[in-house]
Amino acid sequence: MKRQKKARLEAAGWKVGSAREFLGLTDAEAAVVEVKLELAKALRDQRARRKMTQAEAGRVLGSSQSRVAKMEAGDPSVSIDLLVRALFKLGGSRQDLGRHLAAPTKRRAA
Amino acid sequence: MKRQKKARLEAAGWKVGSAREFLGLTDAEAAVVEVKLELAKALRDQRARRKMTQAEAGRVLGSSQSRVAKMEAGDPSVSIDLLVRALFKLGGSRQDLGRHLAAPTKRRAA
DNA sequence: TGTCAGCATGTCGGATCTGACATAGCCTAC
DNA sequence: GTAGGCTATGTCAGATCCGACATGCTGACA
Repeated sequence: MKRQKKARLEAAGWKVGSAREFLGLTDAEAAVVEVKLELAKALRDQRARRKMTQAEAGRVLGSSQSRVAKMEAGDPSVSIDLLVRALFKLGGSRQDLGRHLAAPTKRRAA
Repeated sequence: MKRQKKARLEAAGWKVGSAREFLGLTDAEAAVVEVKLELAKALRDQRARRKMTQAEAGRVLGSSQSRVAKMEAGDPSVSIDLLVRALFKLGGSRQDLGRHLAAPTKRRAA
């Protein structure tokens, strides 16, 4: 649970799907990274839908602008837990969650 | 983030859907609790599918029997993060996740 | 009834996460 | 070019979570 840190950082830059082989991630670890990135994106989308700045979102979430930025970046210091809670607080639904998580790994074009 | 603790404990006993009004949970908080319980159930199912004991699962997960028990109970001391990681390590897929999370709140009979 | 396997609950030290602050980068408008 | 709004990155003290151990509970089998 340490390697994963850098992993996500790096992973965020590329196809996302290739992170596994590139770094020494197990399938399970890679899946977690992917889930995190999906949630990060979902959160950014939700904030955009509400037309808020990160600072405003931070206020709503009882947090700060910088943490919101990290959430949306899928930063290592952000847990899936936090992402899920934030998504709900910004008005996301269970269905939103399911939809995002079940989404295909590759999402560059679409 | 303190009230939620008991909340889940109590919530686990009933319809699950009624936890919100019963305790003073916001929609967002209730949603998190529900997600957690769904994941807990998913984890238990996955372990059953593999026909493992909690102790064995603990070994596979790099954890202990007691923590696995808490995971499956949706204990307050267990994060969504841990549940997701555990589910993947036991062989769950992104689709499994999505399916479980998007599932209806009420699931007594089915 | 005693024992045993499996599951649940309480607690604690150490590890990780979180909010906050400081600060830096990036645009756009002036 | 510079001021200002928005986002990104680094750091840290305090809060929370995690694995482990101890212990309790239950049902099955003899």
